[in-house]
Amino acid sequence: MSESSVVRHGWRIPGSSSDWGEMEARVLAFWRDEQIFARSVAERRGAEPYVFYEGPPTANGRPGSHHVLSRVFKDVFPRFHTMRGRYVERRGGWDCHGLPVELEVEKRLGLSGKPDIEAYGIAEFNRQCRESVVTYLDEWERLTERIGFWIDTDRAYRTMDAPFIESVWWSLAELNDRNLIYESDKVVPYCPRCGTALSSHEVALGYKDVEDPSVYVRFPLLERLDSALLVWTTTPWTLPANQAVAVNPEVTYVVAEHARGRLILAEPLVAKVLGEDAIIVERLPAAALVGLAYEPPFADIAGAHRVVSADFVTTEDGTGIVHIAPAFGEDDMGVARVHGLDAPNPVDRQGRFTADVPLVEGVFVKAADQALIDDLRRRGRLFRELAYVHAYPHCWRCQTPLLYYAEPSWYIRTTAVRARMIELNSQIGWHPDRVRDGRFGKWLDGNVDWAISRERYWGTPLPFWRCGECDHVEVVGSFARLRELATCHVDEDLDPHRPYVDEIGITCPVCGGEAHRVPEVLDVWYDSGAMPFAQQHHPFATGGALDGVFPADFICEAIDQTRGWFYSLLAESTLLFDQAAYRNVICLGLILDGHGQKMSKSRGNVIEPWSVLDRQGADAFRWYLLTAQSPWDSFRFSLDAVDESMRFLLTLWNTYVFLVTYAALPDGWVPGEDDPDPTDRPVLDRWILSRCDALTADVTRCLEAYDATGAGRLMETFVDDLSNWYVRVSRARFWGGRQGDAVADAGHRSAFATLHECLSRVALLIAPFCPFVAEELYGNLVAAHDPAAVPSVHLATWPSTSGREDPDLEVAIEAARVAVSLGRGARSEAKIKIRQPLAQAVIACPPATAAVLGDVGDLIARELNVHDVRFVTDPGELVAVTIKPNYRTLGPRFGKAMPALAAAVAELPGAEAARRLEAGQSVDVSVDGTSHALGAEDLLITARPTEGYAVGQDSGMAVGLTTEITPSLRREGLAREIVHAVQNARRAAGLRVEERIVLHLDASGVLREAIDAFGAHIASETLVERLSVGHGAPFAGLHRDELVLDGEPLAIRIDRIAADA
RNA sequence: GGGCGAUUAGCUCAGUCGGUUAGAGCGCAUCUCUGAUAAGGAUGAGGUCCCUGGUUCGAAUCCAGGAUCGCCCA
Repeated sequence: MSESSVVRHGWRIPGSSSDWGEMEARVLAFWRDEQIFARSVAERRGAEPYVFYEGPPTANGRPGSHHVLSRVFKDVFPRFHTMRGRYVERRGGWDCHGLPVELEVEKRLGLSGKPDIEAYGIAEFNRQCRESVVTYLDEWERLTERIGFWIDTDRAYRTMDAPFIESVWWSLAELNDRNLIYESDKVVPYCPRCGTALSSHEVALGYKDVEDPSVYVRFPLLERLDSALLVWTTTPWTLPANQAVAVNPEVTYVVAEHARGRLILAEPLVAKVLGEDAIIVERLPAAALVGLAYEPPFADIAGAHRVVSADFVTTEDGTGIVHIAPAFGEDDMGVARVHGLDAPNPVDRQGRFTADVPLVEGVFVKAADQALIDDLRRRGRLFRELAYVHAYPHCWRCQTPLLYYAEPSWYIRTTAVRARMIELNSQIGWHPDRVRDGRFGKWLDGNVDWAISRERYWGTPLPFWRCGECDHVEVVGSFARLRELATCHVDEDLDPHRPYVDEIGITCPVCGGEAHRVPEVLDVWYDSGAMPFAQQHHPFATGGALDGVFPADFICEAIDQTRGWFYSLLAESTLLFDQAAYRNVICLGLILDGHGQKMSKSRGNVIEPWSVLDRQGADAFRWYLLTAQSPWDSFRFSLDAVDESMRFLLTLWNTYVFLVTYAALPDGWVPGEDDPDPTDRPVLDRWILSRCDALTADVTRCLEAYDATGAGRLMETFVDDLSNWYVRVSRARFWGGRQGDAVADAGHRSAFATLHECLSRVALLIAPFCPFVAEELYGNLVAAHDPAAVPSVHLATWPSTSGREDPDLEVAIEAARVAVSLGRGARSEAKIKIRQPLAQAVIACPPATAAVLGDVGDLIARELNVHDVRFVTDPGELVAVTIKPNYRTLGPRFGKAMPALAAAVAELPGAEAARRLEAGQSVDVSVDGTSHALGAEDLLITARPTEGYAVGQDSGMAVGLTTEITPSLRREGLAREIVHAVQNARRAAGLRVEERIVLHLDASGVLREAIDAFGAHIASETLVERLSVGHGAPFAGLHRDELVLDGEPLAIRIDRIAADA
């Protein structure tokens, strides 16, 4: 490629920043050819491990920008800790099982529902699923490589592999041994289309606002024939299964007169339900109602049909009397247990009514509402019907409304370790911090037992074999154990999936009867939470110990994993190992489009990661994601947003190109022994080296605290300082023309050495963030010149500070920058160009500031193009002074008296007071007749301009410039104009930066005087070998310019030096 | 309905413990500088710090209530 073809003094001339794609491709090839990732891990073998867990994605969909986000954060910290000397294995993983996979396959095969799948054949169906989960594996791996996410995909664990499954079986057997697994007939959210129960985190994915009928129904009492209980429900279809009604024992109920007979309901709800003018006939304690029998809304199903009491009944809405259908509600089931009620279920597995309810037999329950309501109305039982909009859960994949449905399920008794999980959680480093006690902590507080069974096909089969004789359930914890108990031969290469495991019967170890596997498979979240041990094939391949691979130092996923992976990891590790599975976790925000809308295919606002990578490159993408904002806020992501953060990379690149370009010139520079010691370098060099050390310390601290954004911002500020202050101000020292001058040569070498050290340091610091550009910088700046250096920045050791921090100097330079900025403002106001030298800058400031600025006066003079800088520290001399109170110190002291004090301070004679303060004395002010002494830190002194100078001011400092332009200054200014014109002409002539020229100038009058006075200066600035001045030389050279300066014509003629051409 | 988070310039975002005149970058305008730069500098326009009330000498910041958006839960 073009840019690598030119090498001088060991410097490879870099291409322009527009060639980044090429640069990144070259770096990728280098990593691949030299196995840099593998080496970066292998070279740390034996060091203290830093453990990272990859939360496994599923490869049955294409990777999106949000995956890039998490993968970039997953990359930065392992890279950082590798450089710090830790051993950081990074094993990839793929989540293979689960309903989403099945649904994808169902859709492709044109199947709908479980009967279809079983008719199609489970073996073939699961084979399709197995293929489906690796559909986009190639693209995932390509993207992973392209974004520089270093993870070992060759050794990636897959949750569908037999060793992984065997470890999961082991863990379930462990839990069962400790009596933490049970089967129970609990009410669960159930999807009638998918034919399976959903876990709470799945339910959470599918809430949608829907309009349901909300009905008030009269339940006539059998013993008080004039009265009826008024019952409210938003699920009329559950009424046929009614078994009881519940009242709150703490609430007072009333009997109210109504046109259609007396109604009983909770007192607090009377006005809301019956209106303000309802007539109360009688008040009753709840106890008076308990035990009363009523006529059920539908007579088809037998039941107790009595009033019971239950604490969960509220008076917030409804009537305070709650309809109980034990088969269809968790609370209802609880009531049924307490009161010994039945739980009849007249709904089949597809969500349709059975023959037990002839009126709506075969009708899907949600579609039966209206028929049931009409029937109630016909029989005079309906009191009122309203439309009710509420959030109702739907299946997150197929959008079918979920039913709460009693069915036998397998549970893990996580509530047994709830307190321990909360305790372990308190030790986890959450980023952001608030998740620990907030979202995640509250989730743990409300922990319920984990329903782990799914009546599906493509998942880890539950290793539970139930005996047909004695009902004993044997939990098989290994394949060996399975073979031992099996009643048939089990192949060595058994696929432990359905339907194969289903065909294996075992001998019941209790009674010797024949046992068969239960039909359910495992909740996929359990697979993901099992990865810390299952990826190791623990305990079969680990000898029972997880030293060095558990727990993780760091994991990272989006905030939506709070109840997903973050939970499954913690729950399983607490149950099995009594430890949290991770020490630190970053919860990322969501990726939205540029307008804050969720990205979705239907909206068409999805930004494909490849479009960013192709246009802006991996480093730009990474830098944006890492530094644009707090990572836990949602991202307003757009190509333009990436462009904005790219500015940093451009500045860094340009600074790097500058260094290499000038170092590669014939009289350039290579790093060497004769570079001046840092302590001997000019003040600006010592300043930027101090900044560089401070940066190193600060970035290290940020990354240790998992704050990539903070570290990134620090680097942005530093690179800006380096490029737009250090390099710009030091530019002259990078140029040639020292001609054996020892002092100038030292300055030259210092400038290069300093810039080189800073960029080399930045290459190291930025390596975890932008691994490509870091490699480019490191390769050309360090590896190419130092035979002892490691070949890649990613094999290097993280930098430590080198003791060059100088806070006083940093303060001084900051002050100088303020002074320069003020001076430029003053020039701008006076409309005097920077190229026009002026005699003097006058800086008015407190003596302390003047002392600080003393060392950098030359710098200020050069930047402001003045011959001299004078400090004025006596406030009376040049500037007026105003004094303001320092609210921060005085506020607590004076409190309510602050306004009076501020008024008193305003009355102080400014100059006089300032002089006293600077002499270390205090100033007295009188407030309400009391005198108070104020010290220097209590008052803020502001310098203000007086007449006669162009002055810029900021609090505490003012800069004035003498505006008189003497003939001598005029000539000097014109000389600089001429230099500028010649430089432009050189550029127009297409000369190389370092090419020397013959220059002829044709001018008269004041221009001629300027040339006569400053000819040598002009010549040295523009690399002139021979300068001639005069009229009428015929033009035969390389380039000719004519222009007018200050009313005088100037002709410029440039020729190459023959020998140089 | 409950919990959490967000709301600051046209846009993207900072804003420390409550403290002087609320900032940066991008964009815009004018000027300027420049033989590294897709740059740099100066100046300017642009603000109801979501609203209302409270605490306080002093509130973008703390408290209460409300609005809008998002997420989580029911």
